[in-house]
Amino acid sequence: MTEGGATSGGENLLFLTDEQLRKGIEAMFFAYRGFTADPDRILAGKDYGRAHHRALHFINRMPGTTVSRLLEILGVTKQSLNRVLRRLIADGLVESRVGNSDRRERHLYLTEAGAALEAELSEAQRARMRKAYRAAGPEAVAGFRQVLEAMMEEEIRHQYQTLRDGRP
Amino acid sequence: MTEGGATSGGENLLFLTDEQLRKGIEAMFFAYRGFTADPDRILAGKDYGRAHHRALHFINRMPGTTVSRLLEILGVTKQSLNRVLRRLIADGLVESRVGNSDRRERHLYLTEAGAALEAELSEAQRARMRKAYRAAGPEAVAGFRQVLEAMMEEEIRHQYQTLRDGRP
DNA sequence: GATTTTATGTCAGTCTTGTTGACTTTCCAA
DNA sequence: TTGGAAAGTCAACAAGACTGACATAAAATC
Repeated sequence: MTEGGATSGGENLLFLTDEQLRKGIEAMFFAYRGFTADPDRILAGKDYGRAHHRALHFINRMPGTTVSRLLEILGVTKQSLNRVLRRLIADGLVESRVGNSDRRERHLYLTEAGAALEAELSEAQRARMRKAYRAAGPEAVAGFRQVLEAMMEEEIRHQYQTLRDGRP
Repeated sequence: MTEGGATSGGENLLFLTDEQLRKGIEAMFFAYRGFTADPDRILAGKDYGRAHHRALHFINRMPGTTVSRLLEILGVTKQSLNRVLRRLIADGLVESRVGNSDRRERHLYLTEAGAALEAELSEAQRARMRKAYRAAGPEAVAGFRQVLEAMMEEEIRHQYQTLRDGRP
C-alpha cells in the first residue's frame, strides 16, 4: 500500500486516478466474495440461502420489527421477502406476532432455533471480519468504515446510521 | 467514527467487540448495494445484468485472456460464464479468437462497442468511488484497501494482487 | 357510517444467474 | 495410436430477484 499515497491528511488528487479507483473497485468485488463465503458454506448444507441469512440478521438486530421496516432495510420486494419469511416461520425459526396498537402489522422475532442459526452464521462472518480487522489494524478499520459509509446510497446511509447508533 | 478507537497504531482489542464487528458487517452489506447501484441502473435499461458487467470489466482489464482464466477470476462455473459470453459475442461486444499455440483456447477481446459500454459502466462506478474516496480522505482509503484485502479468500487475494500490480 | 388508505399476504409468471450433467474438440503423453 | 485431460459448448434445472393483480383486515378520513 505505497503507491501514490500521501501519509498525512488533506486532499491528494493522486488517489483519484482511474488506476487507483479501479483497484478499489476490484478490491470491493473480491472482498465481498470473502465476506459472504463462510455463511454461504454453512447455509448450503442447510438448504437456506443468503436471503434467509439477511432476514435472520436484521430480525435479530431489530427484534419486533415489522415487515415493512424489514423491507426498507433489505431493499427487496415484499413478494421476495415474503417467500423467505414464510419458509422461516414454517420451519420455526421466526415468529410473527400481530401488532398490539396496529393489528395490521406483524412483528417479527427469532425463536430459539432461529437465534441459534443466526448466531452460527454471524459468528462465522464475524470471525473473518475479526481476522481482517486484526491484520489491518485499528486505523485501517476507521478508514474502512469511513469509505464504506461514503459509498452507500443516501437513504440507505440513514438506515445504517440509525442501526449503527442503536436508535430504534 | 469516534467510539472505541485508538488514534495511533498498535493492537486495540476494543475494536474487536462483536458490536464493532457487526457495524463493519452491516457497513459492508449496505455499501455493496451502493457500489453496484449505478452500473445496475445503466444495465437495466440495456437488458444486460451484473454478470455481463463483470465479464466486460475483466476482459477489458486482461485483453486476450482465456475463458479459463476468466473463470478463476469470476468464481462461477464455466457454463454460467458461457451463457454470458455467448450473448456478448452475439451482440458484438466481445470477440473470441481461437488460440495460436493451443487451439482449444479462446482468447477474449472487447470490440469497440464492448469497450464503449465497459467505459460507460466503469465511469459510473468510478464516479461513486471517487466521491467516497474524496469524502473519506487518503488515509481512510489506505485503510479501506487494507481491510478489504485481508477479507478476501486466500486464492482470490493472489488473483487480486496479480491484477493490482499489473503482472500478466 | 361509508370510503379510502395502509400493512400484509398470496398467486402467477418472468428474468438473471447460478448449478450439474453430458458432449465435442483439441492437445499431450504413455 | 490411443486414452486421458483440458477447454469450451449445449441442455435442463433451481434460487431468488422482479412485476402485476388481487385479497384481507384494520386504520384513518371524510
